[in-house]
Amino acid sequence: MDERRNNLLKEIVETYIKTAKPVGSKALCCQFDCSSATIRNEMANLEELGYIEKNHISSGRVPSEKGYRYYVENLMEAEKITGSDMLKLQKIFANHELKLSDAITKCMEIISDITNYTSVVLGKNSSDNALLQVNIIAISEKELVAIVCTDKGIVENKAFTIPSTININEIIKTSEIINKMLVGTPINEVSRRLELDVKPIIKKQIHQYETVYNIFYSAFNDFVNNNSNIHISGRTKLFEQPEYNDITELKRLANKLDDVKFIEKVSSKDIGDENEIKIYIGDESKFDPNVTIIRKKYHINGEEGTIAVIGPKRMDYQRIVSMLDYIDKKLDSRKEENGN
Amino acid sequence: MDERRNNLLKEIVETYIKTAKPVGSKALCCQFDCSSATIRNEMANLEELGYIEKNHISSGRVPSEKGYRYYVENLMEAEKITGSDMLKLQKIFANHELKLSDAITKCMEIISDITNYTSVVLGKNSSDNALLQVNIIAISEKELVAIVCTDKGIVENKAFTIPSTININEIIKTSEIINKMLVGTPINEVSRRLELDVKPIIKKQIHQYETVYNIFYSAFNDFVNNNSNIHISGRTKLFEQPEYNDITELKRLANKLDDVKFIEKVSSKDIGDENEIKIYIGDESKFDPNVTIIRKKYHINGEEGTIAVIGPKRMDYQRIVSMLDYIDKKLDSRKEENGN
DNA sequence: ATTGGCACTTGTTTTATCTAAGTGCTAATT
DNA sequence: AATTAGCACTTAGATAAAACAAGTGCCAAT
Repeated sequence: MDERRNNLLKEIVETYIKTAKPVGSKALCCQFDCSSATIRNEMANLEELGYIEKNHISSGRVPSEKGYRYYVENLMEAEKITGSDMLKLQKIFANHELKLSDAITKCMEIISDITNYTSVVLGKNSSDNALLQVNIIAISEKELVAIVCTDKGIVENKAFTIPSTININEIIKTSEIINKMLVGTPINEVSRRLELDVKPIIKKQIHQYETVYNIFYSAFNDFVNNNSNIHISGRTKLFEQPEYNDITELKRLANKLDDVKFIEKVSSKDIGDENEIKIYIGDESKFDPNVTIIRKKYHINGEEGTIAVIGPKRMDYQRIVSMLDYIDKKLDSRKEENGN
Repeated sequence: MDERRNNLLKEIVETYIKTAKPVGSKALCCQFDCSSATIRNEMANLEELGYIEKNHISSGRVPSEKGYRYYVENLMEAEKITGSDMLKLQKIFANHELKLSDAITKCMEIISDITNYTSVVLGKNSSDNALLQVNIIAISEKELVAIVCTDKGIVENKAFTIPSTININEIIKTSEIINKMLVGTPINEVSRRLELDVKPIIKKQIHQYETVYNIFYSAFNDFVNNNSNIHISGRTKLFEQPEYNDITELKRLANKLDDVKFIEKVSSKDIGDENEIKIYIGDESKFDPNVTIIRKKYHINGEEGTIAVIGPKRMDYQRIVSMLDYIDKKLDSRKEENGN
């Protein structure tokens, strides 16, 4: 891949991103100071290498997945955020009243708004939350609510109906034992320690300790499983993209976008320790062969999560990557200010 | 409107509901034991009266909004639920493990599934919830969580950052005063009594009582405003209806269905004390001129809300009305069993 | 290595033609 | 007075042919 070929591929990808129409040789020759025939020759080479494709024998060229991949890894200039994009995001972070998690959501709404892609914020209670307190509130003789609160201020509650053979005071007593023994325990270890440390204790003191134990076990379990909140913005924005002028395609995508669990899954899947922006093109997205998902992990106090943008494969990679990057930097600087 | 005319209109509406195609005179004459010309004459009358319309000069007839209205008020047989529909709903209520509010959600999912309409469950904390307890949990010196719990077991929480000039103990003290004075107060009156009864008391005992007051005021306010949860099932099911083979129409509707706040609004709007099933056809829906919304209020312990079905104007009124009716009856009988 | 030229493909748009479904009206019939 | 058969007429939709636009590959010349 010599320089001209790189430039040509870059130009093809970016033109296609902008216009959504297959790119022909004539449109490019003026920018490369050569004839359309020369471009055609080079294009034939790029096609042979698998970076671009034709829709039919006499059509212009469209980037292949391999072409997009090569583009995002070697050709695009990611750090280039435009002034107006920056301004819009800046405005959100400028408002110091706003909680960071709300700022993120607002940012992603903005991104969806100005780009016509769909954006996702998937927040998860971080595993570095520790148990602060569990409260039992009696609603009636047979109903109670268990409230679990962590040191980061995350609260979840669950209602129970208890069998009449159990005295509610025993449950309250158990909650006190738990509060004494397990405060400070990382929230995802609570279940285990409940079994290993607490169960033997209450066995001696509590009648029907199995049932009582199960109530708490299930409350904590719920906390750990129920710990994600998801915001999807601009689901229908995506339909404005020209690829969705086809009604079958549109319905297919609408269906997938309607499935929150599925979006949650693809937004969190395969997230390891990686901290960079990840780009999943087409099939790699595990969501739909015709979309690209760009994703970034974030970390704020008590919450870790991902932000993601879902767009057509022909999405504006440079713009999205640079905006996510910018958000990340802003988060960092705000965290420093707050001293966490 | 003599009987034959009624029957004819009924037949036209029901055929159109089934086929989505304009109804012609030939298709009907066999069922009415007369010639197509006779039907045509009657149709001309029905059109003159405004119950049916033509798409173009030589097309078959389609019910007008007035026609649908007349149909649902005078012609359809609402009590007729089909065996298989009943069975599917019955199955849900048969499971006595299921909380009533979850049963409702499941029912509406089923309805959406089997009819290809969109369904909505809008639950609201009922105004007959009363304050049971407010708890303050300190996260750090400057952060706290206020937890509000009602006698029906509904719990909401809100986090605050407090100015360093305020001692957290004063807040806890205030919460104790509130618990003493306001337990049992209907939740939507708490704000008022906080102002009238509690404020004068804490004025004497609490330093900077204004700020402290505001914390509680805002927590209760949040509870009252934040008190709805909405489930929308089968948003994209609706797109399977033939009216949405048109891409512009489809996008327009998709946009509206994406706006949860808007759906919430139309689901609760104009709800007075009425307890019957309400049908809003076309513009009456306040949602979209091309849909019908069928809606019913429900009441279960601690929660009042509405269930609604959104479909094309050409929706199967009889089927939906009878299913909502059935759900209502089942709710009643379950409530009796539980003795509320 | 680059270029101009040209035959060839394919998708898209336009136009014309044909068909199916259904209506309104008139005159005849019951 | 209500019903009916018959027929001219209208419109949407489907099918086919023609015209057009965009672009390619390849060859021979530069």
